[in-house]
Amino acid sequence: MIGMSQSLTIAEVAAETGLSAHALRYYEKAGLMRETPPRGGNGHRRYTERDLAWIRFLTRLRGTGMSIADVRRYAELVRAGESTAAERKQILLTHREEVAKRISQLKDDLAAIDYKIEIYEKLEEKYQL
Amino acid sequence: MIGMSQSLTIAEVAAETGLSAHALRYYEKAGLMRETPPRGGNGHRRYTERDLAWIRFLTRLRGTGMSIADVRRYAELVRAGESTAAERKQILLTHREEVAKRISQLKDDLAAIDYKIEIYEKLEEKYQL
DNA sequence: ACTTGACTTGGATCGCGCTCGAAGGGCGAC
DNA sequence: GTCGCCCTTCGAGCGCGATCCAAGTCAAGT
Repeated sequence: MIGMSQSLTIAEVAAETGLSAHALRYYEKAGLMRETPPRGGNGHRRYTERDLAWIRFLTRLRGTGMSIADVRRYAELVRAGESTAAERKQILLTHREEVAKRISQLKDDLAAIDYKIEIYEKLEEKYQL
Repeated sequence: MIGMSQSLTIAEVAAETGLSAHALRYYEKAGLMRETPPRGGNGHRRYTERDLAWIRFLTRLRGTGMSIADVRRYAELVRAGESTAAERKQILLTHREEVAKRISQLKDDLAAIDYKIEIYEKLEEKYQL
């Protein structure tokens, strides 16, 4: 089916996003899409650029540790329309803080790992040089 | 049993590390300990400060995404003695790079989330003020 | 007409990392 | 002694997030 100017196949979206076609169907079934991509005459999904942008954003939410359930909640609010904007913003603010904490924890862990590595380096100096 | 000067019960270690007693037993069975903590006369585990330090470090490895299997591998090398120091260092170096990548990806994701939040803020300015 | 290949749906299965429960031992307090 | 509590081992069960069938449809190519 290829492209069709302004609509993408599931394989194309998979290639663009790095998700598997399986995962894309799974996400759709799980209610993570802004809206269900319409099907072409052959019953195949037709994704728009808008869908693609949404999938990229939800991939960031997932990648930063937001659960499927929480992404679904956010998607539901998007579907419910503009009146939910404040709640959506709040979800992002809360999540933002969690991500910031995660980053600072990881930095701390990284420092501890680096410290261990240094110990190994000192050990080498002592015995190998 | 409490403390016993220089040996800790599983409950004490759990409290110190934030892991559950169940998880500590599970880690031990999975081969993640440097060495199996000896049992007291009553059959209870007796952890040393050294064990505690190791558990804190393995918690960092786990927390930064190293799999149980990979931590086990590292622990096996520790058990195997000094001759494995180079390989252990290499494991840490490799892991260190993954963690650094993870941090930079998270920062990027955080920026994207912040951008979305800004959009919500601009929306508020436009309609609520 | 037939094969190839990408897609569809629905449900089963998997891997990981615990978490929990059952059944029992040992010990101090009452 | 028996209650309560913390511990033991062993094995089953769970939550999450996919991933992987199975059976079928449709379209294009030879």
